[in-house]
Amino acid sequence: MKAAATPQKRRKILPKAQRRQQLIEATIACIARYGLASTTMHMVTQEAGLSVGIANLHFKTKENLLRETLRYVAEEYHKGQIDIMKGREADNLSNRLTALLHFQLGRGVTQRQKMSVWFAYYGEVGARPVYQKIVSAWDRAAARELEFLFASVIREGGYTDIDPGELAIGYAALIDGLHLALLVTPRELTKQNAKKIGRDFLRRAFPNHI
Amino acid sequence: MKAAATPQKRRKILPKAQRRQQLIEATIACIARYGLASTTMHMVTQEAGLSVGIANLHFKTKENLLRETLRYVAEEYHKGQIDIMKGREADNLSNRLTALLHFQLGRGVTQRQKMSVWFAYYGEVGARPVYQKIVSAWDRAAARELEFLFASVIREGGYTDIDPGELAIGYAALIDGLHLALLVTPRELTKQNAKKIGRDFLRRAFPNHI
DNA sequence: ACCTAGAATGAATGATCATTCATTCTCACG
DNA sequence: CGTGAGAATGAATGATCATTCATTCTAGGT
Repeated sequence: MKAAATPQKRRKILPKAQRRQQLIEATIACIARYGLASTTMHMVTQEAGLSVGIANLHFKTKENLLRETLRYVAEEYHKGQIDIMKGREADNLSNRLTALLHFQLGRGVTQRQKMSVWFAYYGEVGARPVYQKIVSAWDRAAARELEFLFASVIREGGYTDIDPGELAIGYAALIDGLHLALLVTPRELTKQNAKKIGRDFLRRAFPNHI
Repeated sequence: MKAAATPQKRRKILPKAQRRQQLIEATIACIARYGLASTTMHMVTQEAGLSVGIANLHFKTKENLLRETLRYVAEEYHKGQIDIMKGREADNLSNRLTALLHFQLGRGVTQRQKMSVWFAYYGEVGARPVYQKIVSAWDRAAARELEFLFASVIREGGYTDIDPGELAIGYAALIDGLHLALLVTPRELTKQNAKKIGRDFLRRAFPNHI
């Protein structure tokens, strides 16, 4: 007689890369839901619908899994930005600025889940040099690209008295701060409003472009 | 024969309020050094030079201690800001804006230790509604005060086309973002530079005041 | 000087969790 | 089909940690 209750899930074998990806995504979901501190290997593997041992098979340790997850999230966000900034789709600089803003404050990035994970890692950066290295490497790359974009805008608009590097740091800080506000005080700030605030920042710096 | 090695620390009895304070400060130090995730009760009580049991005596649970510590840090930061904003020392609005900026990016607040703790809690906000409530209550109070200050500046300067509420959210986000940058990529940003960037933001909004 | 309320201690307890590895199961290939 | 390389499992292990509480110590009151 067969057991009626449980449909007897069949074991599936998949290539390494696919399992790693699956585990990283489960980790993201767990960190968003339970926080970095209380996410356990059991939760992650269960979220992925797999057994506990699998995590150790593909990532040696938990620390490793967390590191790779941060790498994944950081890459996703910063690569998206960089692609837009050097993208050839919008040769018009104004459009490129607008596209960047919409990406940074748009649906994909401002999902509660993504922002939770992002800040969960930021919170540990003070104590874990490894996380700092991963994040700051990507940050630097994005900052360089943004500075270059701003320099082009300044040249085209003939703006004086603006240092592109400083403005880039300011703009990046503003966007990070808006993400934080969307996460911590969503009641006080809609995504619409956040976009308007970002746009106003750009308008005050580049009045001829925005 | 007395033990020669250990100087036999004498047990000291102090009023409750003082011990609570001492434990909260030890918690801050531990979070900054080891992160929120790996701070243990043992570390905290050792940092305070006391025994493990003491934490349970003054705060029922670890969760409680962490909550009270967040309350303490949030109050320290936001009260400092609010005092300056409604302060009567600088009746001149320009000076008040400058004083605010110097507090927000000055020695006291931008200590690595303070910023680490701050963001450690932000990182858990997505998963712990309690933290969100504590932080957002203070955030709202500070935001109201900042909006009021900006409204005064706008009236005095006769600036048009500026919504004080939106500008306040933008400025607060910029400051948060600069703190994050100081924590994560200190190599790329000095405190001097951060202040200049904050000042530039205010100057573009209020050119007659800054 | 003595006494006692209650502050402080820290060994013991039990719960949680990362990691291990003997075993089971899959499927690509012959 | 049959088989073995290696992917997947999950019970067992040992480490870590929050919490407890019987005991010790302190200091203010008498």
